Amino acid sequence: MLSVSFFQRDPLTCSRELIGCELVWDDCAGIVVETEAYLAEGDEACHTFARKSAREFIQAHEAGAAYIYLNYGVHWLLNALIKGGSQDGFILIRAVQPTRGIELMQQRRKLSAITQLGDGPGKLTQAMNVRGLDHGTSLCSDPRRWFLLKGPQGEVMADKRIGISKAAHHMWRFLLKDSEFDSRKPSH
DNA sequence: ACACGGATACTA
DNA sequence: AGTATCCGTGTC
Repeated sequence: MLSVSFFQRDPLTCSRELIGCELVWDDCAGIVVETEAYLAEGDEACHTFARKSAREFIQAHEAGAAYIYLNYGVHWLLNALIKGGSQDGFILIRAVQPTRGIELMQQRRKLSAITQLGDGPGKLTQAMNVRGLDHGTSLCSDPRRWFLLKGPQGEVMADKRIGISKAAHHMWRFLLKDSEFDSRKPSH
């Protein structure tokens, strides 16, 4: 399992290197195929820019903690806390390729198509049952929830982050090239 | 194209 | 209290 030290480095490096790792969450698991990096300082799209609670979260938690919040009042979104490297930040998990617990994911998503179980940040949390009460729990020490290093699964490419109005030009979205499980095709 | 829906942080 | 904003999804 990825240890705390993995998350104590530069957020952009962590975001890129999480691609190809397997996210294990209780009875379900999937290969991470898409992430986005958010920087705690100087990034207007990061929660720390407007939310006191996000800044306090960084203070109060160790690197590798799960930062989970409700988006648009509908979807839980899963992030990993990056802390203690050159700069702090968050990595948003945007898409996974299901590997374990697929039947459970199909039940929760009310869908059978494997490619649609985790091809979006809100979809994968629904499929894997990631909820608000898991906010703050560690992704480095909980025996049921961790990241597994699996080695390169293909070519990783960078693209602009999705769905944000501020600081939208940064190429801080990382995805597995040509994966059917990405939430969106790259823009160029 | 648009409805859905709640936490957070503002204003007063 | 009320309002603006927000890292999305499903269906119209």
